[in-house]
Amino acid sequence: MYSDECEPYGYDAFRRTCPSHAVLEMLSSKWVYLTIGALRRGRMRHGELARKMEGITPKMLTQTLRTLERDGLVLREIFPVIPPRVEYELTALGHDLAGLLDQIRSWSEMHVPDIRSARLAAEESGKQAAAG
Amino acid sequence: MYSDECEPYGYDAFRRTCPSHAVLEMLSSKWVYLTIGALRRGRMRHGELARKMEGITPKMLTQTLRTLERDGLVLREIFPVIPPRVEYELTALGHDLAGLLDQIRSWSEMHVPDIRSARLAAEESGKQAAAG
DNA sequence: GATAGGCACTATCTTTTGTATAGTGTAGAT
DNA sequence: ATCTACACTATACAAAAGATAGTGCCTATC
Repeated sequence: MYSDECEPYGYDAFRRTCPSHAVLEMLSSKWVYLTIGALRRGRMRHGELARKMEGITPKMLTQTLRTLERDGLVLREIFPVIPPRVEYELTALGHDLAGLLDQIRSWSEMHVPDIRSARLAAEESGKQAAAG
Repeated sequence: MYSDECEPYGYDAFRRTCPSHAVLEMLSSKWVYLTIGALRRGRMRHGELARKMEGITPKMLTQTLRTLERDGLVLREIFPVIPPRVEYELTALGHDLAGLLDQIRSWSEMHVPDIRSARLAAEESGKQAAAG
């Protein structure tokens, strides 16, 4: 099955025709990290998510949620009321992924000082190279 | 320390002024995943990396490597010979991250069938909605 | 000896993606 | 009567990614 797209060695994200490459591409967005990270604690509404994720535009949030819904990571439930009420939650697949993504998010938070000092060092040596 | 940028609650990637948000943004690129994934097995040259990562342009590869170098995840060693020889390898920090990133890559490869079927289902219900 | 190719890029142009800003219609609060 | 919240949608603009071609140097081929 699917042998024509990524065989004979199985799925390999390094190959651009392999579907796993597209999956990796879909996941590599900061908004995906944050959306899934936010939903990990329970179902949320569009407005709640927007307030939690500083700087996201409604367009981007909707787009991210639709992609995640399409790919089976998020479930969208619409309540036919006025004003509209829509709730989002992770699917089982989404929860499975959420653990991994949250590790990356934690890593980002934990290693800020390391990266900051590396950047400062790079800046310094850059200046020296420019001056010397 | 750094209290002005992400306090009083510590680093939080959900806040766009928090430096960890920028770190997460830097990491969320498929080329970062693949570059670090490739370097995990040992030092490599630009050309080797380019051949391994199908579809990357030399510009994008150089750019990705420079960013990773600047942020202390990759070490760049230049040999002053002709033709030029440049080798890249992960730093300790890079290796630390590589384990996490590789889990996401594996996840992408493992869950292709799940995502594929979710997409097909979404497509089907989309068609029905358009027709009905 | 002209041609092709590898090396590690750089430069330019085009396309895609993300961001900013404003607007949709309904309903309750002020 | 105006303001806000809800969950978006639409348009215009800026930033990023991708495609294509070129740089100087050397080795190997025809």
